[in-house]
Amino acid sequence: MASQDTRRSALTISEFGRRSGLSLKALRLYDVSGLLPPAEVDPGNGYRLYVPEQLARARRISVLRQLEVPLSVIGELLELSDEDAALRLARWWAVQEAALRARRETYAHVRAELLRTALPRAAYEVSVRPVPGAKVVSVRYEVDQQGLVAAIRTGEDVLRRHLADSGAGPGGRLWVLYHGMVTPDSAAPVEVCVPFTGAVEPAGDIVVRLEPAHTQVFCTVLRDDCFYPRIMSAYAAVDGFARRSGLVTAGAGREVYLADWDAIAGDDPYAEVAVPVSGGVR
Amino acid sequence: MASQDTRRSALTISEFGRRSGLSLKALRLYDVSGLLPPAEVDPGNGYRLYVPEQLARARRISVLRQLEVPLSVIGELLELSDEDAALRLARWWAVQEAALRARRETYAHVRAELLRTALPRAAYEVSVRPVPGAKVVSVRYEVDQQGLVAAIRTGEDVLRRHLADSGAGPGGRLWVLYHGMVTPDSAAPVEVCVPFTGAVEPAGDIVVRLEPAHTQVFCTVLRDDCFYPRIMSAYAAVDGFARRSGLVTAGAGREVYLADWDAIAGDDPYAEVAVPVSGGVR
DNA sequence: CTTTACCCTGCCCCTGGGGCGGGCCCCAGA
DNA sequence: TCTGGGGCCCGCCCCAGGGGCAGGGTAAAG
Repeated sequence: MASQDTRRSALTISEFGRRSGLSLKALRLYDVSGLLPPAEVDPGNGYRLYVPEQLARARRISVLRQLEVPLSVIGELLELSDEDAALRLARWWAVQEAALRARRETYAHVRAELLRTALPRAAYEVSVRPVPGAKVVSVRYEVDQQGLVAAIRTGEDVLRRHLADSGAGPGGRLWVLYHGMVTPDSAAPVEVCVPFTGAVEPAGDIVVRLEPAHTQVFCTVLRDDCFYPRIMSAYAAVDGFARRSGLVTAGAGREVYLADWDAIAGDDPYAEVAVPVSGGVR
Repeated sequence: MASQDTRRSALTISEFGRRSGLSLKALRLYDVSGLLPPAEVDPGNGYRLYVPEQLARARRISVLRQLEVPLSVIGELLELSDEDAALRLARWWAVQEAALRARRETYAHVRAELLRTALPRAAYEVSVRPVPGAKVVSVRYEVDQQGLVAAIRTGEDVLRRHLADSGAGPGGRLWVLYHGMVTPDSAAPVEVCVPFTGAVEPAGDIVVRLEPAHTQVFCTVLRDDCFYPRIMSAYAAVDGFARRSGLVTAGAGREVYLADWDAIAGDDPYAEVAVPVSGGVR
């Protein structure tokens, strides 16, 4: 009966494709992936046969693909009630919109850089300074842009607590070593460092080590300029200055935090971007 | 000299990757694709050696990849002066923004459909009517959403001119047969049809044929609702109506244009969406 | 001198299909 | 009843932009 009914109003794959807006290739793919199997497959010749009742699902898939929703998510959505699907889709969409905002920001930055207009606060003032050696405690995290602030806060908390517990004295401001580039979609190891005086034992993930004395090239950046991609300009400025001065950068870039994020405005100085340099004859 | 200099300040691939934000895999890919070949390749061991001067290019590539600019476009951009690159990039970006706007529109539609809220003018009023046979002249085009309006205008122009030249009489309103689904990024054949009375010879792409008498299910759509994806609701309504009435849709969907696009407002009736049906016992 | 950390190439994997080739299959016309 | 054309099957290779792993060579530090 069902089979008879099926056969009576069956649509060939190309007919079904025309009516649903899906290509034959796509329909075959959705069949093998289980997303939209045909109502029946002729056992003799393997022809896929669809029924008009499947058009709604097919059209929904088509329109979701127009949104560039991945097939895996579409699969989930189709299992949910309409209300739940709307919620799930809204979540997915919010992520896309957020990613887009990030890209828009990046675009504005690239454009400004290409046109050399309004680079944040025109040019950075880059200087050189000697930095004495210091004992530091540090922890390392592997984070991307999203997790960065949280990681730094956690790290500072953990380290300061450990120093307090160990009875060590304060040794200066916190800094973060960037052992790789942290961008919205690539994680990198970062090392949160707090200098101290006195004696401290390592514990758990906390490392105690000597930060050697060195010379560093640095500049100050504003709060709103200290994330990728804007921070790139600062590193580029520092790098350029070093090269022009005949210095060779040596070691991971770092940011020394001068202020509390929440306590300052977007155009207040927030951090120093510094890169160690070695030797270099002028 | 250059080689000496190169060797002195050479960066290994991983060092270069760390400083530029590019993965090793990406760097190797950009090497073989010629986008960013290393300054030198050690002939003995094949090691890629980069120099700090390449960091600027690498970072630019990195940030453009964050924007999801394709490598081919990045290649073009890097060959241009900064001003030209900014223009080229702006063009590319505008396309992305346009695509995004289209997707946003589609999303709103899907969301509304899922939540069954505010479907354009609530429900469509679907009816059935007999349509007498008619002689028509027609032309076919293969177009996507972008080219659709232009194709219809061109088609109407060509056909009406031909009818006028042939001394044929007017036979009614223009309609367009959609032999497939026209979306922003999938083209489909559409057939612009103008009915006439009298005798007309085919010419060039212009076909003269008989549109057979049939029964069609149709509804009226507003001007702003007659593009993908909103038009899908109308087809769904018509389809649903046909199925509920025990009718079987037979043939390509069509839109009969009632008004001039430029002469009416967004919420004026603009077209009838019609699908031929056959037989069907209630 | 050994270990470890790098580096190389080459291969298969992912998504969401496009395109092609070889081979059935179905239907319509002669 | 045969034949041709178009529809359909599957399988293979291709795209971007890499990720991940295997297998093997190497450079530098302890």
